[in-house]
Amino acid sequence: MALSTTTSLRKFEKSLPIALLRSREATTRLFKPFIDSHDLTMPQWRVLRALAEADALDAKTLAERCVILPPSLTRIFRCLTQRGLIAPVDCNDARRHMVRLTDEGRSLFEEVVEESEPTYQRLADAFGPTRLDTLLNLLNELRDTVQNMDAPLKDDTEPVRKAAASR
Amino acid sequence: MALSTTTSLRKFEKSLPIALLRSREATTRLFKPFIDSHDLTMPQWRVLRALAEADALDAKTLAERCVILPPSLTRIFRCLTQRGLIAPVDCNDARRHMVRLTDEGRSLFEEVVEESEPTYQRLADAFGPTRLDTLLNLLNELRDTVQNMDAPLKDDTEPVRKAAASR
DNA sequence: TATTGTTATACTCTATAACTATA
DNA sequence: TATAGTTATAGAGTATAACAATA
Repeated sequence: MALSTTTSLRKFEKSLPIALLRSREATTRLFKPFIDSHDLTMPQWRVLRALAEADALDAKTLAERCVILPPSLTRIFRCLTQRGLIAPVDCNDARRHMVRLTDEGRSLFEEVVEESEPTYQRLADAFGPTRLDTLLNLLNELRDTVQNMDAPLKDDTEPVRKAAASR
Repeated sequence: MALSTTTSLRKFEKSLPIALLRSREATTRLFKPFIDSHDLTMPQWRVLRALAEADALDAKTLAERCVILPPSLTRIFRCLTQRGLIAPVDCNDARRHMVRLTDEGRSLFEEVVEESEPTYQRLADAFGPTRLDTLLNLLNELRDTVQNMDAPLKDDTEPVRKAAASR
């Protein structure tokens, strides 16, 4: 099955963090104009996107899903709230800062999605919808794998394979 | 063939830019300690890594390969040169700023690679070496696909598939 | 006492435009 | 005139620690 295992990569291209960075840079460049034209930053857009498929989320969850540190998220909350795109939600636990999309926020989200959909389709057509799906699954599974690797390093139940991990 | 096409993803996980970002964040977190412990930033490390497999490179090439904007690269050159890790190289075209690794730069590079190798092996073992290879190829091919998509948008020879790309 | 989030702070990267030098 | 790179500058993200409020 000719699934992308034939290409020979230069050493530089075999670095996973760099390959992820470069692919992201290229992909982001495709979609960033749609975000920019609505005066949103990419982190702000990730927050809107995460909220669009959940009724309400707290800061901790958003920070994890959107890869945004708490201090940045505080600023983003302030900005998006001022613009009327998100609104606070009452919560049992008063420590938690939960927010949801306002109607205005949701319609802005849907506007951006609609505008960028043709470009996403062009990308899917050019790359191959099946391969795109495979890539998305691999990316999410890679993240799971790495996150499951983290835990054993913290205590001393680490398997210790070929050599001890340094630090 | 059970190659990652069975998992069902949430909507949020189907965003390519976000999936790339989250995977990179997780992966980077694994390797960043090795970079940090030698007082390097990730962009600086990418420059060293790119130079390690080429005799000498100019700023433009490095900027593209390492995803670093020219102004940042100027600063990085200054810093790495002061530390004796890179050195300027004479060049026919006096506009070009070419640099190469010094011996000290190369030995630092090899030290970092050696220290992080066990972690990379653990990751490869956990994720599966074949799938890792597939992922790397897909990432590089995605970048190619996107870069080839850019060009047709600039003139009016664009195929115009389902709908006109907005902007 | 642990958790959640904010504030404060310093640093780096991002991004653009304007400028210099070279081809 | 076009290209390569630097400088200047504003803004945003990154990262840590210290703090406040709540559980």
